[in-house]
Amino acid sequence: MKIHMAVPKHKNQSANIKTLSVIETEINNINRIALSVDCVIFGFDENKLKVLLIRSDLKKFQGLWSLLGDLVAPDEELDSAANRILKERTGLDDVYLEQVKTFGALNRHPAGRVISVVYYSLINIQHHKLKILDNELHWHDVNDITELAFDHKQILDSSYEQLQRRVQEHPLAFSLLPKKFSLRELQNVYEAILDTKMDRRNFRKKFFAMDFLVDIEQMEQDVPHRPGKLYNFNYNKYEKKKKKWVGIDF
Amino acid sequence: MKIHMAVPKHKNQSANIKTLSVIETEINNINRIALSVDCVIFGFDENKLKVLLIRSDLKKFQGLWSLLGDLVAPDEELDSAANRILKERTGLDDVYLEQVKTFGALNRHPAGRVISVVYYSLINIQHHKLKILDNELHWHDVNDITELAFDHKQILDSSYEQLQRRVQEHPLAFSLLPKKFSLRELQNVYEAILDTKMDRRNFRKKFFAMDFLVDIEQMEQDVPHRPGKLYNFNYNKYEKKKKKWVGIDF
DNA sequence: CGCATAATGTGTTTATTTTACACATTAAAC
DNA sequence: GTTTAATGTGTAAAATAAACACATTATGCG
Repeated sequence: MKIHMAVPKHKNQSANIKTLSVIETEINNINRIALSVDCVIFGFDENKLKVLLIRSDLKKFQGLWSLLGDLVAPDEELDSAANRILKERTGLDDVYLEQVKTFGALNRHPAGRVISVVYYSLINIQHHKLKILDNELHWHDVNDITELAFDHKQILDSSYEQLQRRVQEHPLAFSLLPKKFSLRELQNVYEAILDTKMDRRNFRKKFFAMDFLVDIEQMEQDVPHRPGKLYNFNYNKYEKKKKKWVGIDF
Repeated sequence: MKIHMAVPKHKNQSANIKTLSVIETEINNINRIALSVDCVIFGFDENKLKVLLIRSDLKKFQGLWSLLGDLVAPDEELDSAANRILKERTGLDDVYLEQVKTFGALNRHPAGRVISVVYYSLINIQHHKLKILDNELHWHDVNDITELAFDHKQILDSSYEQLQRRVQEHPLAFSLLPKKFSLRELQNVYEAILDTKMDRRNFRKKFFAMDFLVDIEQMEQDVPHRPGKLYNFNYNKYEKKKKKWVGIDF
């Protein structure tokens, strides 16, 4: 159970139905609300879940880190804006990107009313070295972050929770890995995201039973121990078989 | 796996960091984006899941039904706006209210760029007769709805999916019932929301095992059959015991 | 070259959860 | 008082999840 909110005193008129022209007027003259998109870009490296941050350039938040965001152009789709920000910062496209929710507290931005639609994304750090390092752009351990500019800590927490929920029902984790990966690497990703340890044998059993892993008959190279087998994830097979779960499980 | 979007050609400048004053200027002069909140208000009656709709008053959508929404005032919190709309339309406060996501397609509103933050809510129809019936406000069977004004069908679908997911992990269903309810009524709510049939014995076993139901030692009155026992839901106990699930389950 | 090291790869048993399923009981309706 | 229709209850089978140990293989080092 999440939200039981009191009703604001703020307004309590009876339902007033607006005509199109009234709405047009309000849009053009009355409302002064800016729209931005913030991206929570998760990565995975050294067996840890990372998030991409820049140094905030606002005096008010001097020294603090912040998420990647930008205002949305009036003729720009929300998803496009998220993709644009990701592309501008990382050079990446064609990655998993999902809306989390929208943050709109009155005082969240010092410049005025800015509401922010938040997206998260997962990218493979190894395969996409950052090319633009403005504002000290770099990866931070998710679990080391205690404070961020704006309400970005809250945004990060929400996004991380959503990631944790989603990764348990959808094969997101593969976005963080190279196309070929070992089972140990896969398990490391899950352990990092869910912040837990799993039994290796049960983990393998579970994934093999799902039958989405393709044994590509190759072994790891240049690892300082016995090499493991490498696998691909078969997205087509997953799409065909993904389950619809109906149950009650508080 | 949900979204694999191509990057828009639209913009591709390198990351340009904005100063506060540039942002202020953009907010005040450039962006012309209006913000609204739409509420998907679910109810339950005659063993069916219902949603509250009004007749659209826009020519473009003549005859179509639409969700309850309104523009957000510049000095109004998003949650407050959702609560206000609910209160204006139903007279209700202190109900479960949750943000779903934000819809912002360029062409979604004929009056211009309006992005809409969507909330859903669950209310007990029996205990809150509608007082304001402007625009033919009334309850519709969720499963009978095929077309709505704007992108409201898509919004309804998203909200319904979120409701279905959430109700399986949180005790939302009780918002749709009176404080005292029978197990059959509870099961009817779940069957309506999840659009499925469940085994009565297993359902009872499951809920009693959770140990959140309080037997209030009363029986149903005025039912045309053997009366069932009545129960309360113990929210305090739930809050203390609610589980954190870690697993993988595609 | 061989030995120590460290990670891979594999099965079985037990416990828990879920599903399937049938009959006696109670109050209302006639 | 007989019929009706829903409540209330238990058990067995199946599926899923959890716990757990040892042999194998390549590397690294002496």
